[in-house]
Amino acid sequence: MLSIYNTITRKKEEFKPINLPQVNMYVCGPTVYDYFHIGNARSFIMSDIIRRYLEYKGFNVKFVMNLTDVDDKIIKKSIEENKDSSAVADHFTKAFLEDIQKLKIKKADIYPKATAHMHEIIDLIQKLIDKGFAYSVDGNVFYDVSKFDNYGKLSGKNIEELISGARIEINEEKKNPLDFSLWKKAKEGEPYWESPWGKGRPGWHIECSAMSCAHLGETFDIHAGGNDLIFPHHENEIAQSEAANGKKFVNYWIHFGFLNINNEKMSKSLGNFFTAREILKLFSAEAIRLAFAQTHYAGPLNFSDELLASAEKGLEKLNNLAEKLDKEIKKNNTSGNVRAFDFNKFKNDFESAMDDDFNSPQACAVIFDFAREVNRAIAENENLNVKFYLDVKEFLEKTAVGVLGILDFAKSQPPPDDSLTEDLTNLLIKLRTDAKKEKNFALSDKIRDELKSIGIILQDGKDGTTFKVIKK
RNA sequence: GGCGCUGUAGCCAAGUGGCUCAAGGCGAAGGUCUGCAAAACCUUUAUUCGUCGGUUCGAAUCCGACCGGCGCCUCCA
Repeated sequence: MLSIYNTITRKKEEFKPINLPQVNMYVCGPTVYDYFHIGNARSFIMSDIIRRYLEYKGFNVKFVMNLTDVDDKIIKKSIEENKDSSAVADHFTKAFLEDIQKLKIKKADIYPKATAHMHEIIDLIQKLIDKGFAYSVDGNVFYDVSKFDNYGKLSGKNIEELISGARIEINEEKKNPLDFSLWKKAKEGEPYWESPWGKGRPGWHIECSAMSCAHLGETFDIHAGGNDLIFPHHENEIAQSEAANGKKFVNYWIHFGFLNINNEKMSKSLGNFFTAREILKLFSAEAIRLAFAQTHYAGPLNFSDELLASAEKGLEKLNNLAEKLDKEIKKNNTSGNVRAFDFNKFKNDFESAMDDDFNSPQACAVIFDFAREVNRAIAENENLNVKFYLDVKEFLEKTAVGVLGILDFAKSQPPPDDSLTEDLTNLLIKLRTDAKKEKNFALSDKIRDELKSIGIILQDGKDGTTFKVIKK
C-alpha cells in the first residue's frame, strides 16, 4: 500500500487515484528567466523519482510540468539584456530542457506554456468574475479573497491573521490587501495580450489553475512543488480552481523541502547561488541524484561539495558492481553453479521503503545492502551461473536505474569506438606483465605510473590486469 | 506575533511505541589480494537518539518544560 504525506491534511494517507490505473500529476515548473538552480533541481529530481516509482508500481502516469514564460522577472531580464521577452523565455526554455536531460530526469508528457494558454486563462478569469470571486479595476483583475470560504486551508492560515501581519504593499485598487492579481494591465513597452479588460498579461497563479485543468481535468491526483509555494501560490491555485469549478482541485499535495547552503538559504545576494548547470560540470548526474535521494524529499537538505563528493564515492561501489556484472554476463557461463539468493526480500524491502511516503533514503539503503550481499555471494563462489548475474542486473535495472536513476549501466561499458586505445593499453599491460615476470619492477612501475598520468588506471587482479579510463 | 519543520555516531542521514537498545552513505581502523602499491571486496565503527521531567509493562519514538537550528507569512523550488 502506497501512502503519501498530504500537506493539506498533514497526515500520511493511503494513495487512491481517481481512475485506476491512471494517475494525473502536476508539478510547478520553472519560470524561464535564468538557468535553474540546484534547489530547483532538487524538486525536479524528487518529483521525477516519485513519478518513476508510480510507473514502477504499474500506474499510468500523466506528468505535466508548466513553464512560466511570461512574468515580471522575464520582463526585467529582457529589459536588462535589451531583448524581446519571448527571446529570453525561449533561450532559457531550451536550456531547461537540456539540463533536465543531463540530470536524467524523464521528460514530462506535456510542458504547457502560459503564453500558449491565453484562451484558457482568460476564460477562467471571466468565469471567476461572473461568479463573483473576482473584480476588475481599470484594466487589472483581482481575486477577492474574502469570497472564498476556505482561503488558507492548505497553508493553515486565516485571513485575519494574514491581514494583521501584513507586510504586503498597499494597493489602492485592491478591496483587501490579500487580494491577488489575476490579470495585470500592461505598462508601456511590456508584452501584452488582448483581453476583455484591455491589454495585459496573466498573474502568476492563474496559469497553473488554467493549465492543470486543461491537461488533467478539474480534479486531479497529485500536485507537487517546493515548500515555499504552499503560500501563496498553491493556496491561490486552490482558491481559483475550486471557486471556478465548484469541485475539489487536488487530492494529494506534495511539497519538497528547501535546499540550503551551509545552513543558509541560497540566494544571489549571499553569493552562494549555484545553477544545476554549474554543478553538473563538477559532478555526475547520478551523484547529484544519489545525494538528493539519500535525504527524504520533505526535509531540508544542506548542500555542499562534500555531500556530492561522498555520493560520488558511494556510487563507485555500484558502478564497480555494474561493471563486474556486464563482464560476467558477457562470459555467459551457463554451466556454473546456481546460487540461491533471496531477490524477493530485497524487492519487498525496496517497495515497502518507497511505499512509505517515497522513503528514498531507505530505498537507497536497500540498494547498498543488496550490492554488499551480491558481492559477498560472488566472493564466496568462483563459478556462478550467468543466471545469477542476469537476475542481479535485472533487479538493479528496475530499482537503482529505473526508479532512483542513480546508476547507469551504459557508463560502465567500455567506449565501443575506442579499440585503438584498448589495443595499445593491452599491449602496454602485456609488456608490463613480462617485466614483472622478470622482476623488473622499475619498468613495470614506470609503465603503471605513466599510464596513470594520462588517465588510465591499471588494476592487478587474480585473472590478470585490467584497466579503466578516468572519465572527466 | 501566527503557521510549520527540525536537533540521531567525526560528517551526511533513515527510523516516530516492543520485530531495529538504532538502516544506509562518507570518513576512520583491521583484513583478503599484491613484488610493492592502487583499486576492489570483507569485517569493525552510537548501551545511545539536544536537556530535564512525565505517561507506559515497555519510548529515540507519546506528553510537558527548557535550550538550539531553520523555513513560510513579500518574488522564490
